Amino acid sequence: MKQYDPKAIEPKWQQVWQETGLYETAVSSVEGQDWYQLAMFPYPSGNLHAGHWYAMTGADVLARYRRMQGKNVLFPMGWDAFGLPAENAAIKHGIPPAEWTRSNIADMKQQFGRMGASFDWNKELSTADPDYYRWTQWLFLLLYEQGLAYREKGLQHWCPSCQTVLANEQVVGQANLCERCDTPVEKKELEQWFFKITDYAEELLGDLDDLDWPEKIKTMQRDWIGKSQGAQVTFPVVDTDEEIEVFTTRPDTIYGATYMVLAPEHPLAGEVTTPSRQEAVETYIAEAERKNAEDRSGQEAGKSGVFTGAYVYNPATEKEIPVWVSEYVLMEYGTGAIMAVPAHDQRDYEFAREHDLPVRVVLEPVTGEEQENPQYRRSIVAVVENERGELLTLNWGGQMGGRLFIGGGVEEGEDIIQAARREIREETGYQQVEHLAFTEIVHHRYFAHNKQVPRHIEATGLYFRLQGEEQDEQSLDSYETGKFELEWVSLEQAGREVEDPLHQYVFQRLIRDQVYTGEGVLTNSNDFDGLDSETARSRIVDELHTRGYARAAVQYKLRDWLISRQRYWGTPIPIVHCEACGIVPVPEEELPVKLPEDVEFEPTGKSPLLDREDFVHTTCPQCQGAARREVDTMDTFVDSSWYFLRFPNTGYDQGAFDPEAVQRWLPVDHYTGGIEHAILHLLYARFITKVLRDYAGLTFSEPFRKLTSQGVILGPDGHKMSKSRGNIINPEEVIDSGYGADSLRAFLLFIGPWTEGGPVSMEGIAGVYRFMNRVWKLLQAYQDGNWFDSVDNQSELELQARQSMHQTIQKVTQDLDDIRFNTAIASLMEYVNHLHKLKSELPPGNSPWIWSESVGVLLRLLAPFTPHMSEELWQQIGQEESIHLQPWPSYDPSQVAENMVTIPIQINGRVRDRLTLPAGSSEEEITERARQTDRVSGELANQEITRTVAVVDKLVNFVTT
RNA sequence: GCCGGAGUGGCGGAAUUGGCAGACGCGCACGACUCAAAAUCGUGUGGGAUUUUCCCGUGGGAGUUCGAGUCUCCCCUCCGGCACCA
Repeated sequence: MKQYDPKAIEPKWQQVWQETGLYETAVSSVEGQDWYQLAMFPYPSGNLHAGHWYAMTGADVLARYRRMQGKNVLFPMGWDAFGLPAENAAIKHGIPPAEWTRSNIADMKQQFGRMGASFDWNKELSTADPDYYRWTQWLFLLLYEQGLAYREKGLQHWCPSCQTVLANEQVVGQANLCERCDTPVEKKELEQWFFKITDYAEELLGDLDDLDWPEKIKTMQRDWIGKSQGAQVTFPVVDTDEEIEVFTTRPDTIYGATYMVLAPEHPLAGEVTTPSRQEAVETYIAEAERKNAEDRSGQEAGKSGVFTGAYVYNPATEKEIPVWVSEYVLMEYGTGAIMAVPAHDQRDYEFAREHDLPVRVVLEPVTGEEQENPQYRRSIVAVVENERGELLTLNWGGQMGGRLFIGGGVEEGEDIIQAARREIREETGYQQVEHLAFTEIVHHRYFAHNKQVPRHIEATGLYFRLQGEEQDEQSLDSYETGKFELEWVSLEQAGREVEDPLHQYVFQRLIRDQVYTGEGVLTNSNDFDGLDSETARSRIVDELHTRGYARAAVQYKLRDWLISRQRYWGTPIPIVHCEACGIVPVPEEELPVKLPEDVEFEPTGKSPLLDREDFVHTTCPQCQGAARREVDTMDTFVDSSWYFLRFPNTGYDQGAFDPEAVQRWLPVDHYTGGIEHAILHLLYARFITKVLRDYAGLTFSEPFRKLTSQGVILGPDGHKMSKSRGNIINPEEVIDSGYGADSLRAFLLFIGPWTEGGPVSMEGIAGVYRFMNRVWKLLQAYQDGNWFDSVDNQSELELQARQSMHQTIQKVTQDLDDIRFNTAIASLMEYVNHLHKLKSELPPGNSPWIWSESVGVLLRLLAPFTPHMSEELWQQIGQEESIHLQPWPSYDPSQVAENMVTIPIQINGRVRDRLTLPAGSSEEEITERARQTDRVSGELANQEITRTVAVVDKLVNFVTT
């Protein structure tokens, strides 16, 4: 009997597969049989680490599964080969980036071989290959011609460590760190190239709905695009010809706009400032510019600001309002100027309080449901605070509204303060209270008296402080007497337990000092008073529009994509700067603009290409005069934004892609990759696809039909694997230690759901290795063959074995469809355990058919996970054609169902016995059988059964009393 | 602060049209084999108890239900994303 020896069989089959071209993309003419399985291509670091293994093994299993299902599978692999590490290696070790990259690619390709990955290497591509980047340059020119690539000067994110600008998407976290190196990013005024991704914002947002992508990633993209609907409103600057535009999502609150704020970078900030305010404003702006993004962001930064001395005309109120400058307004969003509505925006409110600016309430909240023919009443809610900071509440108990503050109606001839004082006295006996504050009116609609009387009260919340402890007798109505307890409670308790929406609202406004930012009914808004805020939004915009002051507008958080980089190792931007003609695109037939490979460079902040005279100096394509080449290169995300279009037709030289091949294979049927690309690569690729649809004949709008993101695997300590932590798992070492690639593949997929990732401890691999040995031994025993020459082939054991086989096929198939590798492998383990048991129970000389059938199915189900061992055993049992070309086993649904089921018998929901009976027995049958069991008849002898719940094939439950 | 996701044995994790909680594996314990160990095979393994049986148990608390890991409400913790977005 042979031993399982992965060291011997794995290299053997890897070589055979390569020599026979087993994984070359099959192309049959059958309609609908093409399947494009794609895994995000890696950066060629030279080392295929555990994370790569995790990602690629899953993708490989899926590709193998689809092949066995009879699909023509395109499963290619390539290299995202441009990027900084190559340059850093060049600086450190003096190896030219091109050479370093080429040798890394060779290493990694060899490592993919050891993994047993089934890529079709005929389709290999590298983004650093001139045959590839020629078409990246073509893509740039296409965008340029269509006005989608432009050059603009402005404040850009600059990474001082990488010595280059970064796109918005590459600046992460609150601290604004560089996505690559975690260095805090700075701002620099530079002229850069952009792609106009904002032109596609609406479509990028809308098309997300129909994608079969993880909701999490779709949400991230939606948030990143950040659509807001609102209005652009023009505020003329008083005594000048200037106008300032603001964007607002709440035009319904414009009557409450009591001042305006400009971002420090706003172009008009300096201009509108009056001479007397000049110095203060300039100092403030200079100070703001000096601070980095981290200092400026966050509420902690405070609400600093400075008055410009200027006023603008509020077109709604027709009043003049002051113009301030403050850091809390961002130049990057909207117009860089806001109309401040302190009554209905928390930030504006805090700023107004800080600088003593007027607050004008224009919205009254509504709580409760609209009622028919309600009783109207003017009312109050009074919050009383004592010197310990506790709040006075009336605890009415659960049936009567729970914990409330003091409430009541306003009587004839009273003002609200008088009414509140009277209610406090009547309900609590306290007389000495000082009035501190009150809220706007709240429209509270509800039913009183056990839902009999519909009411609409217009309530005002009032805030008092207790001045003396003396308490009179309460004077309560009859229905109130004895119904509540007076209780002083902490702010926290009141916030938690006062649940009535009106009273909770009063608490938030008066105690928590939160302004009302929700919807409501307009007030103090001239003709719009009484309208609900939603209706008012459009009416006010319409009205201002007819007067030329406003228009409906949409804002996105998405910024245009900054694609130029001051680095060497990237795709050169195919542009020439001519003194006479300006910016001139390189003609398409002159592409590629080749990157010189023998360059000396240091990271100086300027492109190393600047030093290459022969690269820089050229002639202008238009006037043939002297000109200089653009020396910036493109962001590597441009390279990867279209690579999936190149795989079906690598080597095609009539264009970036062969329309026929692309038509055939795309969109990608299933794309897999890491969540870290949720907004970078995956958004850019969608954008470029739409551009190519509009201007280069693609017939689809979305590149990736289905997306699965595998989780991130961590070291055994639960931390990201890193050299410094010493928690790295090295796949090569695992293979060499004797476990082999198959064990590692199966283990990585077995530890948990592939989409979750998580910590990996190599201790568990022994269990998978044991499993493989058990498979191996089973197959050796099968080949020895002395226990399968039987005549009796209908024994109970055999029927069970067949059922188990069909169940396993079903489970593994479903799990692979649902990308649940861990449970697929678990069910294969169960099946192997079952077969071992069967082997020990069936004496030699039994059951030929069951064994040949079982092992054949087992090996084929295992093939995607453990391709080498499966192939070896397949061949050992006498098969000639590769197992990877075999059809996926199918199951017979009628064979899957259990004949007998064991169900629990419960008494009052507790399991008291079990019953085994034929599947599908009726409710009556199972109830009767259950009733007859010793346990039930004994226990229920002197009890009355009030109810019996019987569910076919599930359980019986007897309920007594 | 806002938006997502998740909390199940010593560990990784199974099980959600509500129906036997803990599949599968790791680890551990005991046994077989062995002079012995490793490997392998077998048995057991959520906690507790008065152990043929009973009680408790899926982050905590309430609720709906004959029945809740699964549904509803509140709270706690952790992870991820966004963050002065007007």
